[in-house]
Amino acid sequence: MFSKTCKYAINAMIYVATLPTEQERVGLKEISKAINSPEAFTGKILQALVRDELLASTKGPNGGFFIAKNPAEIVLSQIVESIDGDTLFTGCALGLEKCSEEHPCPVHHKFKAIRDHLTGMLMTTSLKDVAERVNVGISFLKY
Amino acid sequence: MFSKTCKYAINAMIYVATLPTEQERVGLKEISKAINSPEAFTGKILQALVRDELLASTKGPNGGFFIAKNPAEIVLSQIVESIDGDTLFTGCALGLEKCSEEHPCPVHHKFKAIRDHLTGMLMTTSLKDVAERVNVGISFLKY
DNA sequence: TATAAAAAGGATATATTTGTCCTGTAATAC
DNA sequence: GTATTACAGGACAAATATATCCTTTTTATA
Ligand code: FES
Ligand code: FES
Repeated sequence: MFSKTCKYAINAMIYVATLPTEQERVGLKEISKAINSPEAFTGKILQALVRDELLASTKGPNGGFFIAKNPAEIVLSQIVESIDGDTLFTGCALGLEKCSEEHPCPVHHKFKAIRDHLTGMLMTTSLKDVAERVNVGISFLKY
Repeated sequence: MFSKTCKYAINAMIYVATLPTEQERVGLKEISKAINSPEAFTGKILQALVRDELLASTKGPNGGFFIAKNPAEIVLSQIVESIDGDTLFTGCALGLEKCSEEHPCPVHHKFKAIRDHLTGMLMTTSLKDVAERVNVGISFLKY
């Protein structure tokens, strides 16, 4: 569904969003420990998120990462699109060059509903929503 | 969503299912041409489907592939599971080792509905259903 | 029986994804 | 301003997915 890279990205964003706003900046080491991901690889992913302005970072002592804007205004679809692109949202389930009503693959009519369901969920679920679930202890970022 | 391998597999199965029952056996070359897939690679995939008894084959002149049982009794989820395994149906969206109600990831509650939607669709859509759409000309296997 | 046709299977090649390592750069603190 | 800290970025490595090639096996048929 999502690439591993994308899963790491979502988990990392959620983790950073769970931290109290006072605590500005959290380090790569802490993030990758919290979400149980390979540190150096996670670093690359965070870089990409910073480039896409979903995350922000500062260097040097007490440096680290923080959410670029209000977590209530970042939705999961933005993270997915930033990392995996839009094939999940617009691509054909069976691999046709282009998904369209005019030249649909044999599952298009059924798949479209599912894709819209998924897309809708990702576009309406904010980082704040999911981070709160972690903060109240009903959801987890690692096993 | 599905691996390329799995997409080829589904398309190939659909193509074979579109052929009239009289026409026993269709060759690899014709299949890969019909679904626009690399021939040798498609051969490997068909082998796997034969091993899993979704397809059947005969060697020699006039040999080729044919659907192992009634296309009305083969559903898409069987093909997906045969090729990609069951991670799509049972795995965690965010990569937790195990998807569960007791230790859910932050999107579990929302993702479950979508996964069930998808699973239900794949389990209730038969090869016959989709092959007929191709045969009446409202769906296509290649661009 | 010899020949040809077609899938099966092994070995190998290529591309992509995932992951590591090391150096560079910016910021802070002393 | 020097040392230290932490992200940025480039080069490289490993793992996996995708794809090709060639030989073997089986079957049909001339
Ligand atoms: S054409 Fe295949 S999903 Fe739309
Ligand atoms: S725990 Fe992540 S989808 Fe169920």
